Amino acid sequence: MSRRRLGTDERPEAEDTVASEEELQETRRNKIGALKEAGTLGFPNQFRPTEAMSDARRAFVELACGDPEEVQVLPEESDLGGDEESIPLFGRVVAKRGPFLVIRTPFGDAQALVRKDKLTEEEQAQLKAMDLSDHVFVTGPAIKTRTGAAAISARTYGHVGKSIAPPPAKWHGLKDVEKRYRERYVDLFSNPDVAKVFRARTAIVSALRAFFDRMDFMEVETPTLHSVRGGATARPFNTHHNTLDLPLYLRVAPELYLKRLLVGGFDRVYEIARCFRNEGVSTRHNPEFSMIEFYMAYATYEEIMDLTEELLRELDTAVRKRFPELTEERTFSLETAFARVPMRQVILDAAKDAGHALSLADLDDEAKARAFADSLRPTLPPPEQKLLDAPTLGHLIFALYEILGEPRLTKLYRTEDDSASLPVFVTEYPFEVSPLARKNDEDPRFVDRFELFIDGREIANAFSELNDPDDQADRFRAQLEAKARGDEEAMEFDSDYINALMHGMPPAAGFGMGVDRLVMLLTGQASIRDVLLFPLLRPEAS
RNA sequence: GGGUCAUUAGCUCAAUCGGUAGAGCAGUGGAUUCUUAAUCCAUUGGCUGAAGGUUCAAGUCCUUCAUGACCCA
Repeated sequence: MSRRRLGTDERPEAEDTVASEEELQETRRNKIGALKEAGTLGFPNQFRPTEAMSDARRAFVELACGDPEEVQVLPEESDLGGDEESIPLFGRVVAKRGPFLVIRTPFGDAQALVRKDKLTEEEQAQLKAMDLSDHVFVTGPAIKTRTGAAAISARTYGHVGKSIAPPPAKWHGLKDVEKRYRERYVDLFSNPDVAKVFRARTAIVSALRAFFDRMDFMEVETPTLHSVRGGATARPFNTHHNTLDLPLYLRVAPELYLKRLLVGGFDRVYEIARCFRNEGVSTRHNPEFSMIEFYMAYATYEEIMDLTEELLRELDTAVRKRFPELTEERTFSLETAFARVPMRQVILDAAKDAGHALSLADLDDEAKARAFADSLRPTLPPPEQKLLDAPTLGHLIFALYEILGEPRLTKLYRTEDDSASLPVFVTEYPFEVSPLARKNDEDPRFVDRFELFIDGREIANAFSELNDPDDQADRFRAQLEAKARGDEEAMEFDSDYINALMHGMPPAAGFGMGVDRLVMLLTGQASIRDVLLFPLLRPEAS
């Protein structure tokens, strides 16, 4: 496939031109031959760092990336006595500057000084066949350079793995947003700040597990293939089991299975559950996402609020400790007590803020509440007007909350010095919009439920669980009616779940939180695609 | 669903009023070898996202499509 020079009067044809990208790859491929002459394969598998070597590498890289003062104790090349410890450095070559190779490791970048006079002929030949982005391995004493940086002065050099594709520009990295998502592997090794967010995500999930494990919760795994839709109001993905000839849904929530386990006698369970919802994609939605749900017997939603505050502070501490730079520039605070506000109070506070005269008595009187909604209607865009066509007073209160209250949460509830917004537990949800929550004993119009909003975004949803099978059956029937009216998000009647409740579920409270949105919040990322390693993208047109 | 913007070399970006597609990096050949985006000399690399249209002439104007980003609902 060599490139043919064309005569000036010859018109170029498609097959005569070779893509420049292929040329660059061919050049790199050809170096595998040179490597073979220098005694190694293009993709060898001899390199086996011991645990001690890996530890020494990490220690050196952390020194090199750390306090410059500490580097100064290293000897200069000219002061070496020859009996210094030999330190291994291996990873991907991301830059070559004079006789220095910059090698990227999971702990940061560090440089190796590769001078030909210190290497064997074979090693020099391997070095000559090196391209940027190859994996290499050097050993030698740690030194400080004339400019005071740490480096390994290579006494050995070895090729570890070839990169056929050329890397993105070393200074700019990979910028093209679409390509970053499609080729995340390139994004991760060429943009260290991106990799950092995913390390923070793992730290957050580890801290989540540690919290619940410490509190004696049992981590379980429940089915993702469901034959009955339930646990959340959302459109599911449909799939099919061949040999059983069975239509199945990908789960929209693990809730109903986890509560079956409460009936089974596991008092405290949690699951970090991948869920699937057949909805649009946006900066806050990906069709598959992770939720943590936990269920706790003999607890109420009020205790879960205390637990939630404790949990969030603990997760935040985990991020701050290792990735403090990700937590700067926040507009919310987790430091002080979160606000706890009943939904109708949020509506009243928001109405006052918007200059409307509205009292609690008005909200509790269906005719007056509807009159208020109608007065609001002309000022609203069509989708919100539609929300106000509520079949019950409960639906109407929820609509008013969504329209008036939710957008104002960060404005209404703030720290004492007004420097940051407070997280808000919104409580007292109408039972009509809460098909799985327990009704309040004093006021059965409402359920014992909260949703937590931080920085104006919905983060968690929790309630005291409904364990009366007859009440639950009524709620399922209401969902069937909604489905019959054309609600594509409605749940189905789960008769096995009713059967489970008939065997007696202990009183309990349950909690669900979106892990991806939590990670966005704690690491300061604006798009869910920046906390998902491989967000869903439309396939590229071929 | 609606609007705005973007798509030019492997990567990052230019290209005036519609008039010969350019630079840096990467690559190749050479020099140099304690560099910090290494430097110096030379040099390769383009169907300007796709398809139509207007025009003597289109990266540039028009239409449609694809993909993405942002905003709105």
